[in-house]
Amino acid sequence: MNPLHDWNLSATEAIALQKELAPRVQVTPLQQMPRLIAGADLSFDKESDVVWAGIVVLSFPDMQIVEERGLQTVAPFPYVPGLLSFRESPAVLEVWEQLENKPDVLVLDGQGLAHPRRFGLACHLGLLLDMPTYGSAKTLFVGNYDGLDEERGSTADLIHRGEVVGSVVRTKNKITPVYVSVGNKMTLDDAVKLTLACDGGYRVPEPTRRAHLFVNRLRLGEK
DNA sequence: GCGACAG
DNA sequence: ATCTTGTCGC
Repeated sequence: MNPLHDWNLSATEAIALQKELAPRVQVTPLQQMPRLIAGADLSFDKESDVVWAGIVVLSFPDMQIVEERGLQTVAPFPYVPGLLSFRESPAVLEVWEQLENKPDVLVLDGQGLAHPRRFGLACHLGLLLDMPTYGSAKTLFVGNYDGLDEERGSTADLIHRGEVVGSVVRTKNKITPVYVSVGNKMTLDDAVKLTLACDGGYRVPEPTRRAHLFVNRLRLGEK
């Protein structure tokens, strides 16, 4: 009913909006451990802007599926590095509205503060939904790190332009780490702890892993 | 100017 | 992201 902004923007306007909204991100301690945590993701059509968006809500820390909701829609923005949220957020918000069990924390497949303008997908959705969010990306976008041990649970600060923008987290022994950063309303420590707590035995944390499987299932079945 | 570049 | 089977290794 009261959107923070509309979505029909040019790339230039989108960048200006990120700079304008970035200061509103809240890096404050998570008030309570979540009872429900959700993962959101999108699956794309090979040759069009048709996308399948989905959110999977899980109980915490049990990691049992409580609800799966998804839909097919059209992405209003192309993929441009640094502007991913303008392509994915609208679809995620559509699904969010249909959710019967609103989670306490939302996990996104992408960056939060580990972004060139400190405003990745997790920050954008965290502000729009005004709730705790964080991003767990599969590949590095900005920043550098060193000294990450091989054992599950090991972490290393992700540093970009002199700032700690995230944490590189080893979720499985000797397996490529994931890049975790705050989206909104939590600290980096909270994000790292949640990432390790959402363990399903895979590299990717359970919420986004389930969401990924779900939307892929939707696309392959409905197409 | 050149190279890099979440999903 | 998507296109795609088997295969090496724990």
